[in-house]
Amino acid sequence: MKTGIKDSLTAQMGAVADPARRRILAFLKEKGCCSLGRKTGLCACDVEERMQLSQPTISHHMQVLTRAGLVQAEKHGRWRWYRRNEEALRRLLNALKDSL
Amino acid sequence: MKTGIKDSLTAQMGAVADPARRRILAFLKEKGCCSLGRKTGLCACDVEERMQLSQPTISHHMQVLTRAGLVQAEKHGRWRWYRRNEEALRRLLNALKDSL
DNA sequence: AATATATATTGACACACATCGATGAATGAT
DNA sequence: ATCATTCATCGATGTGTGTCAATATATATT
Repeated sequence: MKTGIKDSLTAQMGAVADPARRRILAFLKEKGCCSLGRKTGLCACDVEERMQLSQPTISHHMQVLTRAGLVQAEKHGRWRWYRRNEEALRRLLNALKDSL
Repeated sequence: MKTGIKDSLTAQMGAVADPARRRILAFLKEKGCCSLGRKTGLCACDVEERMQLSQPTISHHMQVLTRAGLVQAEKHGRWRWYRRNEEALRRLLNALKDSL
């Protein structure tokens, strides 16, 4: 690529093209499994526990997903609570329906 | 990655994550623009004319799309006729709807 | 046979990316 | 204050990828 700048659709597609990140998105669907009391979402340590990947790698994937806007992050104490951005995921599917 | 082997969904997502290949898929929607008399689809030279990319690069992209099953190729004389695999594209969207 | 055209292949390059260990920063607990 | 925990950042490493120029291959035309 020439510029290194990606449009949002490409960033989201790239985020979702990785199987590890698709698994993370699936884990984030679980209810009532968050180390904080939240009904939905997980914190990074919950994700790390489910994936067989190092903590820095999880941190990296969460950053990619967050920057793509597909998950939302909230800091709570020393934990970081991640949840799916369902509306963004819906919009991505619609954009793909149009773009493909 | 460890193995270098990709499941089909990942291959298709990877194919579609690249903006150049999404443009190619869009060009393949045109009707009646193929150098061969075909109603749908294009041959590689038609694609090359529309994209601002070298011939080997086009060849590479067409191979990625073909191997992912998103386009179908047919050799005709010295041309190669590419058309969208609409069913595969539909299935990809459905798989994404389930996977996301 | 010689030539032109359409595409594939090869080799090279720069860059992006997934991954990890080590370390740092922030916060809570003792 | 000290220590443990959660996460981010840094640096390194190997692998993948988009791109091209050069070359090869296949087919049609002359």
